[in-house]
Formats: sequence, structure tokens, C-alpha cells
Amino acid sequence: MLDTSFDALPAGGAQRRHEMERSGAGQAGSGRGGAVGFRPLYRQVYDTLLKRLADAVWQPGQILPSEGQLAAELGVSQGTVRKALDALTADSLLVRRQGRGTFVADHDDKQSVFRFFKLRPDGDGTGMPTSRVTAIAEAPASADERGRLDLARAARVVRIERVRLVDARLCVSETISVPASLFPGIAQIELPNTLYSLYAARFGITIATANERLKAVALGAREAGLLEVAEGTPALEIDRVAVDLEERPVEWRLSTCLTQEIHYLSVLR
Amino acid sequence: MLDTSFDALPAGGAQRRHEMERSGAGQAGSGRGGAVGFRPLYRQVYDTLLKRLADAVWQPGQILPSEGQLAAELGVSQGTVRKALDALTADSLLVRRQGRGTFVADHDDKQSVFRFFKLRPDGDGTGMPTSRVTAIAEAPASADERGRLDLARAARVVRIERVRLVDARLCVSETISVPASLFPGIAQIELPNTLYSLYAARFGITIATANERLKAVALGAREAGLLEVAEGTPALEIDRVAVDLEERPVEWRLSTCLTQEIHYLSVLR
DNA sequence: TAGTGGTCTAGACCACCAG
DNA sequence: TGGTGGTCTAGACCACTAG
Repeated sequence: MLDTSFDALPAGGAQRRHEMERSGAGQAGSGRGGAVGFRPLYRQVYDTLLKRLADAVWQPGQILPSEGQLAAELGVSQGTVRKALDALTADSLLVRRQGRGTFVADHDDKQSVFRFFKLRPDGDGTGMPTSRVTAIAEAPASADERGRLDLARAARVVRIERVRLVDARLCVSETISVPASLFPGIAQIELPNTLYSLYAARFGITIATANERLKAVALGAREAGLLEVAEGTPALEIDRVAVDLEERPVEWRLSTCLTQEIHYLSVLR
Repeated sequence: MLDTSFDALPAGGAQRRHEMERSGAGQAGSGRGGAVGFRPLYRQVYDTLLKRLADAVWQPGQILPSEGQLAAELGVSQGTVRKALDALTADSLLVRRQGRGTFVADHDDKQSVFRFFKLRPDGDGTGMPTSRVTAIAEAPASADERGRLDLARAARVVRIERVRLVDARLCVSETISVPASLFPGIAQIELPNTLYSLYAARFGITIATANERLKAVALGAREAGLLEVAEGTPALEIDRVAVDLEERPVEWRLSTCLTQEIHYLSVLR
């Protein structure tokens, strides 16, 4: 139902829908000048479903109700539900399979590992990454961490240090910082290779997008030691902030990558 | 009209449409095993319009016929045309403006410059790039160029060397190779800052996507001289192959970028 | 065979823009 | 005021999957 004031609508939904839109617009637009703040119905359905995903009403991999059921429940037409589901699918939050149903996207399956991992082998090979954690501890957030993660002065973070291998070849060293408040007890957990599926399954946090800033740097003594190459070797530094469904920054990751035998793949559209 | 065998359809298009689909499917599926090769109508409309864009029937910035006109011409419903137009818009080939019309996307306007230029200043600044060509000449394609651009052994290329400035700061040196056959006379033209709008306007070639492979390297003597820094300085190397609407590789660009004051921005979704 | 998503249509109305 | 794209609906049929 998209609004607390009424339940599912039978067939006369059209007229009430427009009242709903206007009332919604009135709320959104109140206090604003000329903008009307029109908000399409399918957008409201999108937000409603997004909220349920953020609240982990449906778990990753789980099937959603059918289009018809959602339409009946929300009091809109099937076409409107479809438009919202298509948008969520385009945002990689759902997966639709003809003849089977609509499912919550799962970061765990083979193909979607590479959604957030852009390092690929130059030649052949699957490029599947593996990881080895070298340190994990809770600490007060540094100034950098507070800035990246939008944290208060007294906030604490859990800091994970690990190295990663691509096709069994050592090439990444990284430090991952997450707010301790959002990931209680994460320092005591055995960490899997794909952290983002752990975030979803264990802490109800779904990574929606990530921003990466890349630079070329010369390796310092410490990183050079971890990656077992000479100090001063050129390396790719990736500064990533990952954002969840509610657009909160929830992870900062600083990676240092050797690119002798791998590269960072970026597709421009 | 999606098929040469008939012209615009009046109202009874539905049944003939399905015949069309089946015949299309039959052609596509002939010789194949189990796959039916079903091709939705809106996909055929998409391909028809894509062909017209590739053939430069409509110029960049120009307005297309309205949805209703296209629907009538092609003998399909307006909703089907809309779905095709929406897909072309999602692929950044069209721009739709409510109340005005649908236009061919233009690489020249301010915001879409950054679609294929991912280097951004670390701090403030517009990050607008400028260029200075240092050399341009036609030559036989090297082995690398033949590989990247899928050229025959005897093919020739035009090679452009230039440096680029971001916010008036020297930070990129690059070599651009294009097949001489596709860009006749380009070596004699005054080159603009945004090459891709020149490709479209002058040679009828629209860049649809580009693949970039990034590595960290140490600058050699030559690049260091061009960029006015010390030899061995770490730099970001971007190896880009740009592809046109017909999915032909039409440009290879090898860029070397200083990243002291800028970074490469990559948004993961 | 039943149920799901995918496609297509026809028609209504709304938001936006320009003359 | 007329034309454009944007939204929404209702209903039909198709393709795919599973029991």
C-alpha cells in the first residue's frame, strides 16, 4: 500500500492513486517554491520495495511475490509493479528469471563477484580472487576514516588488513575500515573471501554502489614487503568508498595493487 | 517498416507482426539446434533505429520524429517504439526531453565530455581538459595497432600524439591510432579538443563504448620529458579501445597520466 | 498443466514546453 | 493552445520453467 491511510485498492485505484500522488507531492513540495515535486507511482513502488530490501524483509537469493501479488497488495496495476521491478533489476538489486520469478540479488554467485572486483589477468585465467587476512582490530576512527565514512569524532572502526591473490598470484594489499557500530562483532568472525555477502547475510547491509579513485604510486617499504617486491615499484592505488541501499558510506577500502600481470578493467558507456 | 516485404501497417499490425517475428526467428534460428532465436519486436525497432543512427540519417543534436510518427511508419504500437527509444536512451545514443522531443545524443555538450574522460582533479576545479597536438602522421599499422583495431597486414593508420591539461595543468601524454581508411584526410584537419564529436560530424562514426585497461608504470625518459617530470615517476597508463555503433574497434589510445593532483574516477554499480 | 515473467497493444490522462 | 514525452491501466498472448 504505499501509504498508511488505506489498504489495497480494488479496481478504482486510478483516481485515488492520483490523489495519493498529489498528496505525496504536496508533502514533498511543501516549503519549496515553483517545483511541484511530482513523484510517479512506480517510483513510490520502487521506494517501498527498496525499503523492504534495506530492512532485509527478503533475504539474498530469496524469491519475491509475483508481479500480480505485489500489484494486488500495493493497489496498483501489474505494469506499474513491473516498471519498479525493472528499475530495481537495472540497479542490480534484483534478478528476474522468466518462468521462475524475481529474486533478491546475491553477491555470492560466480558472475557477480566481478561487479566490485575490476582486476583481471592480462592473459588467460579466471582471475578469481582469494584473500588472506593479516590483521583485524577495533580502534578509534582516524581523521581519514571519519571523513570517508562520515563518522562522529568519538566513533570507532574495525580495521581489516589483508592481501589478495589473483589466480594464486599475490598482487593486492589492502586495508578495510568499517564503522564498528554497524558491524558488531565482525572482528571475531572468520572472514569469507567475498566480504559483501557477509555484510548482507550477517549484518543486513547491502552494498549498492562504490566509488573508486585510482592513482599510480611508488610502493613504500611496508607495502613492498607485504607484496614481496622492491621498494619504489609502481603500483595502482585504489581508494574505494562503498555505499549501502540507504546511501550511507559503510566501508572504506584502500588497496595497493601490483599491475605487472593484471590490469584494472573499466568499461565506458 | 522492419522488413522490406511490406510498408507501414494500418491497424491490423498485430497478426502480421507475429508472422514477422516468427519469420525473423526462423531466419535467425536456421541452422541452430534447440534455440528458437526469438527476437522481440521492440528489439527489431531498436536495431532499425540504430542502423539509421549508424548511417547518420539523423545528425547529432537533431530531433527525431515523434513516437507516434515512428510508430505509424514502422507499423507498431507507440508503446513498442517507446521501449526501443528508452533502450537507445539508456545506451546514451539518444536524449529525450519531455515536452520537446527525442534528440540524437551529442558528444559536444558540457556534461557528456566526461562520459569518456574519467580524470578528475583531487580538489576543486572543473577538471575540464584541453589538448595540444605535438605530432600527427600516417604510417603502416604496427603489430599492436593491427591487433587492437582488427586490421589487415597492409593496413595504414593515422597516429596522433598530444598532451592534455586538466585545469590548465599538464598531466597526460597520449598516442591515438585510427585506421586511415575510416578517417580519410584526418591528418590535414585542425583537431578539436573533443575528438569524438569530430569523428561523428566529419566521418559519420559514433563512439558507442570504450574499454580501458589501467596499469601503474614507471615513466620512461621520453614520456618523462614530455610531462616535464623525473624519469621513473609512477604514472597511470590507460590502454583504451573505442568501439562504434557497429561494434567495430575504431580507435586505440594509449595514455600516460600523472596522478599527483588528479585521479581516475570509477563508479561501480 | 499451471504459474511466472516478457511482449504488445490501445487508450486515457498528466507534465512539460513552445509559440 | 497544440504537440511532445511520461505515466498508468487493462487485457491479450507468448516464452520459459517446473512439477
